Amino acid sequence: MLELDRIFKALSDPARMKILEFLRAPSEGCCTFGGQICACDVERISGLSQATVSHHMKLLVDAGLVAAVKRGRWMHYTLRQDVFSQAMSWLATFARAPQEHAPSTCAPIATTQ
Amino acid sequence: MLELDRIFKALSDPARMKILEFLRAPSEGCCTFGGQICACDVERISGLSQATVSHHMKLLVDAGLVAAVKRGRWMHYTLRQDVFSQAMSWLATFARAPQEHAPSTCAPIATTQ
DNA sequence: TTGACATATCGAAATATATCGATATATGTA
DNA sequence: TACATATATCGATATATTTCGATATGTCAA
Repeated sequence: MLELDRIFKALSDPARMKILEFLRAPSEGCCTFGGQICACDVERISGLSQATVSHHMKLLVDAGLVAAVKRGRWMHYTLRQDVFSQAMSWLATFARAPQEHAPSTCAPIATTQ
Repeated sequence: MLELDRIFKALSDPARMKILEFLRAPSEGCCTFGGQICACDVERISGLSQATVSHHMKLLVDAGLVAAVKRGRWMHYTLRQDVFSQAMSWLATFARAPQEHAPSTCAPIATTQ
């Protein structure tokens, strides 16, 4: 089981969100390999330097959101759907109707309200 | 429509995740008001200073994840389920089966593979 | 083996974040 | 009004993050 911490951390940057959206729906003419996206394309669409892209991809892979395969000189990335599902499951517990509570007990010690 | 950016940013801190989980399922003896949680309880369960809790709650409210109501001297918080659902919807587009791609076109300009 | 190229790592700078103590603000109570 | 209390804001510090240029590493091709 992965740490949700790291998953949400990885999701919390605009550049990485953009990268993920690109991996989900790469544009035409990309250097793909069976649906897997090359790092060079991520670099191109993000407008970030090669070093920065490498850094972001590492965070995404470490968080488990992206799988990386090296083919010769090229890295190819794919989304890990199951990990997105894990994050969704956690969020789902907040989206559901909350359990009921006692009407009120709001009376701090030694104070009346 | 809220910014997902800020939502995931707000979710990306362990202290805030703990606070959200507390708001979802407050322990017994809390200073609740109709299911709404008092800031003083958040302070107590998080072990953080009052100033720090105030800061975190502001981020959660700004992100839209939490609604705040002031009752006299007390702030009461509740989860905003719809906003959690929004975050889930975005994640759902990654959890679904990805569209198919052409088998491969991985051949960078002026290079063979 | 040598050179070209894709990616990773390093070091540094700028910015953001988490945290707290101190203080300000607002509100209820005596 | 004056005081106590709940929360917000300020200022400061420590740590983390984002970003890049420079350099290292690994791999293919000539």
